[in-house]
Amino acid sequence: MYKIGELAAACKVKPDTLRFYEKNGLLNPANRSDKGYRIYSDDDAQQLRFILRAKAMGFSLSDIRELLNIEASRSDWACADVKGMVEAKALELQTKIDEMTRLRDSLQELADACCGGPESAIHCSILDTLETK
Amino acid sequence: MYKIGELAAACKVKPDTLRFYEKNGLLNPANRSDKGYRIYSDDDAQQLRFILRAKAMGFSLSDIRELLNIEASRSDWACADVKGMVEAKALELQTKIDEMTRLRDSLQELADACCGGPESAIHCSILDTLETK
DNA sequence: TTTGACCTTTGACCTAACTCCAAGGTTTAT
DNA sequence: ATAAACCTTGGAGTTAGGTCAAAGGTCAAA
Repeated sequence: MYKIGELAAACKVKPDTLRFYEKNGLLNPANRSDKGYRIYSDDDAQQLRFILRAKAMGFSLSDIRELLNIEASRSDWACADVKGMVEAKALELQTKIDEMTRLRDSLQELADACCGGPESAIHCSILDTLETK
Repeated sequence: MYKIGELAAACKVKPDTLRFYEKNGLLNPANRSDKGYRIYSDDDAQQLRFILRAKAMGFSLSDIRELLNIEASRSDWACADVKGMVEAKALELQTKIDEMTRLRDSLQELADACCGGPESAIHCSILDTLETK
């Protein structure tokens, strides 16, 4: 059984973050002390680690809420459901990666065309391109 | 000379966006009509296109403010300054790309390890991994 | 017993880049 | 002449994921 500060420290997050997760339905403490302090169980700690791991994998908090629902009643779901979520997220990431790769290539092209010398930028090809492409 | 709605339509943005750019020091209309309407010149239109092009290349509005400063007095800057900015931005993008690529690979690994079948998720390897990695 | 570290709640604030709304004035088309 | 379509300002709201502050209650050690 942990108080909020203890669990937070153990998982290297701030107490406020745990309160935020609670408010958003991701992690409810097992009970409260008679004075109203949040008391977290080992299960809660495990759930928090689940949340943090999923977050580190790139899931949003609302994705994680969904994963926790599945976790909570695994037998109601098929492997295909879970795999589908993960693949959808991987695809989503890939789409963003492609987009950023295109941007990076454009920028690199811009940079490569520039002399990059110490002379004044009056004839800078980069600025010219941005001005009138 | 354009009124705000005309310039906005010509560049496929909303009037509010132009007001927002003005408030943030990116684009000041050349003057105001006697009744207070913003009046944009051709130079303003060109500057807006510069802003939109830079944005499409992945520059933030505060990057763009800097680029506009350079544009406004090109002779005070060296090509190397401009090239440096572009390369820094390309590197920044690359860093994000690398990070997202790692995430995507982790997700793909997770998905690949899952049977993905229609049977219940009670023994789902994805959930197991998130629970206890 | 008193000080300091903890806990509570409510609610504001942060970044980025808009987007929308309300209340009112102006211009344009019919 | 009047209605539609435009313009003005100020200020609030959006998304995501926290982060902080204020005002107060609680707990542990010296």
